[in-house]
Formats: sequence, structure tokens, C-alpha cells
Amino acid sequence: MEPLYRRILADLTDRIARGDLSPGQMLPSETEIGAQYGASQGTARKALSLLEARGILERRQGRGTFVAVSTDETALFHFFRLRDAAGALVTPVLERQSVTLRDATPDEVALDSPRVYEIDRLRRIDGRLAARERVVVAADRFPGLGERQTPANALYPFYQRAYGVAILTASETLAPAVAEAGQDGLEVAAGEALLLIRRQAGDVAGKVAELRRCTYAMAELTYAVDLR
Amino acid sequence: MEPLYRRILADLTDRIARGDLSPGQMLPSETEIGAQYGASQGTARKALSLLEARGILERRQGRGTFVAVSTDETALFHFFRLRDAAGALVTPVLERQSVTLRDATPDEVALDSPRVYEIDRLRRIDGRLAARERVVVAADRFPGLGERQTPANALYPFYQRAYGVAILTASETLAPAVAEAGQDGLEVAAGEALLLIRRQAGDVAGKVAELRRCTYAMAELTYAVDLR
DNA sequence: CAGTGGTCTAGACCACTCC
DNA sequence: GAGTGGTCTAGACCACTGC
Repeated sequence: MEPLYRRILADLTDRIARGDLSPGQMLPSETEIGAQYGASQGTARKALSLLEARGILERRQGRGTFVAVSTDETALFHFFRLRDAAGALVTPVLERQSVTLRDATPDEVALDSPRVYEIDRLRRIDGRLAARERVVVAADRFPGLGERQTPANALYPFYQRAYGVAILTASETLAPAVAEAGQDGLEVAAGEALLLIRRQAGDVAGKVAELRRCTYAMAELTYAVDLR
Repeated sequence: MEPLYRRILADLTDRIARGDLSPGQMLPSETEIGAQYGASQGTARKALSLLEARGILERRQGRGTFVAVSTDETALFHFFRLRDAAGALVTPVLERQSVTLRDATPDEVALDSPRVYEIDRLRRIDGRLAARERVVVAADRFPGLGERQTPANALYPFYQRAYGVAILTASETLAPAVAEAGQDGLEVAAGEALLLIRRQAGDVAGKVAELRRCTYAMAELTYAVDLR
């Protein structure tokens, strides 16, 4: 028998993943949610606290409980790890990007979709073309992405705003490399150090929602991680 | 007024950090801990659950609550992120290591100690000298480290077993680099890709307990991270 | 079987936010 | 002042562990 708080947890997660509850929306009080599931306030509270710990909800004493909203700040803070020599956040500037609709390749099975959009972005760091990011998402989860205005900066707030897809987790694989001249369309010299990053990003329900392959020319840059 | 559960939390953390409660030791039951602090079982439970979430305690229904023990497995799982091309854990083999007692350098102020031990390790990956790790700890927290037998593999279980210092967190800074021939005493050719990693590792109380500077020759290797 | 943590309740009071 | 989450209690029953 599954504990009551787990059922509340699963049901709320599901409703948020389906878009039944949207970003920024206020939830009923603990007492009321408890009543809806035939549970006490304490049991509803347990589920709500767990959802808060996962970053799915935000709760504030005196205000209420809200579906967490992804902003440029939170997205950068969680998922953008490039820092300069002093440890300060680096902000690449978009040079150009293209969006293509195509068939998924075999190594994109995790997206579980035959058709995908690929967003290809070239960005400048300190004036130099030093970042190339190829982002792939399932076409059926992001319908009409090719016709939309895609944002110049963080994609995750856009995913949430336009499609209700909240990115909460990512697993990355990093490898250093030595550049060939002009590799990946970047302004890099042969023999320069590069950092190659592959990312799988997951949504509220833990499903893979995005894949990326990035190349960064790393003169003076570092990648910062916290392990727990 | 600080909430009761926070005082229990802080006090237990402190007792573990001081070595008053040692790794593997069983704690009293929830009810009894509550009684010791003049609190109910539910309040003690809240503190204990938080300590479990932080990895400081381990709790098991029917068995009891125990101070978490660092094993080779948990240490590798949390803090050793090198993987081979297939994503499997890489196991470097110790070639040789040396331990030196010396004055702390200015960039080691985080250790808050005038004297430090430096453990310098060279390790083989797939038969090649491909890993150099320089580990620095405060001499007064690890007395006699130079005279002890230091382990061939994971240091963190050793820190905990021998000195009661449990490593729970680490922030790392990664940078790719291009090797010079024989750099850092490794068997690397000029122009090969390297990964440089600096780490600050924190203990139960959040204090910096260890610094490391590592160099890895990365042919076919990757570094895996999970972001949340 | 006794003892542990895990779930759940019903109710109290406090701290904060907003009108 | 009304409504929210945050803390805390006392007690119940269940599920699991180990003797």
C-alpha cells in the first residue's frame, strides 16, 4: 500500500507535468489539499515540502504555495557553469542561431520522438566566437518551435513559458579537447584547449526533455561544479 | 527564537563534527532524543530526517539511526567523476605517493592553518601514468599524517576512520588544457588534451577540510556531473 | 517478541503577508 | 483581521529488524 503522502506527491507532480497547474499558479492551502485527498494537513504538508525540496514548488510563509517559475537567473544559476578566471559568471552573447526540423538520429532515442527540432547557436564570449551549442528537443513536445521567436538567452524559462516544460535536472559529460583551426565554426586556432559538453536535461517527471552538445573555447574560462 | 528542531540539528551536527559521536555509532531512538532536548518525538524526527538528507546520518526502519560511514563506494560515487567512453567508472591504480609537511601558501588560507600536509599522488589509468593529484590538508586537523600509512585508494574513508573528518561536499573548478611533453610527471605527449581540476572539499560543519589540484590525461575519458 | 523508524491524525499556537 | 505556511505536541498504528 503506497503511503498517502506519496500519492499526493505523484498526483501533484503529474498535474504540473501535464500543465493542469501552470508556472506561478497558487495552490490551495495545506488544509484544503489535505481535504481533497482525504488526508490531514500534516500529510499534505509532507508532500508539499518534498515538492519544494525538488524545486517543483515554492512556498512562503504568509503568502502560499506556488508552482515554481523558471527565470533567467534560476536557469543560469543551476545550469550554466562557465566562470571567468575570477570566478564570475560569464555571459555569452548570441551571434546567430538557426532552428531545424529533422528526423531523430539513433543517439537521440532518449527524447522518444521520431522528429526533433535542433537549435544551433553560435555565441561570443568577450567578443570572440567561442561557444557553439546544438540543442535538440522532441518536435511533438515543442510544436511549432521553428516558427516561434526563440529567445537570445536562456532557453529553459522559454520552454516553461511557451510549452509548460520545466527543466529541473541535467546530467553532463565533459571532455577536454584540442582544437582544429576554426572547429565548429568558432574563432579558434589549431592547438587551443576546448571543453566539450554533452547534456541530458530532465523535466518535472524525470523524463529527458532536451539534449545538447556544446563546444566552448576555454582560454581563461573554467567550469564550476558543486558535488554533494 | 530559534526553533527547537534547529537546535537539535545544530547540536547533533556539532557532536558529530567534534567526534563525540563516531562513524557507525547508533544514536538513541527518536523518542529518547526528543526527551533529552525536552521535545516531542515528532520534533526530534524532523532534525534527524534533515541530517539524513544531508548525508550525515543513516536511518533504517527497524534498525535505528547511525552516524553515516564513508566507504570507498560512497566516496567514489559522490566525488570521483571520471568515466570511460562507455560511461563506466575508471579506477586509477596508485603508482607512488609522497607526503610532505610544509607551510601553507597564501592560496591555502581556506584551510585556516599555518602548517599543512601535502599528499602527492601519481596514478595509472589503463597502464599509463595519467593522473597527478596534489592533496592539501591542515596539519593540526590531521596530526601525524606523515608517519601514517596512507591508503592506496580513496582518502575520504581514511580521513573519517583515522581522524573523524567526514567529507560531505566539494566544489570543483574544471579547465581543459593542452599538455606539454611529460607535464606534471605524467606520460603525456605534447599537444594532448588534459583536464585540470581544483577542488575544495567541505566537512560536516561546512568547513573547508581539503584542497586538491589534479591533472588528468583524458584520452577517451570523460567527467560526469549531475546538476540539480 | 521488544524496539526501531515510517505514516498519519487532530489540534494548538506562532510568524508572516496582504488587505 | 483573515489567511497562509512554520513549529510543536501527544498519541495511534504500521512495517521492519533482530533476537
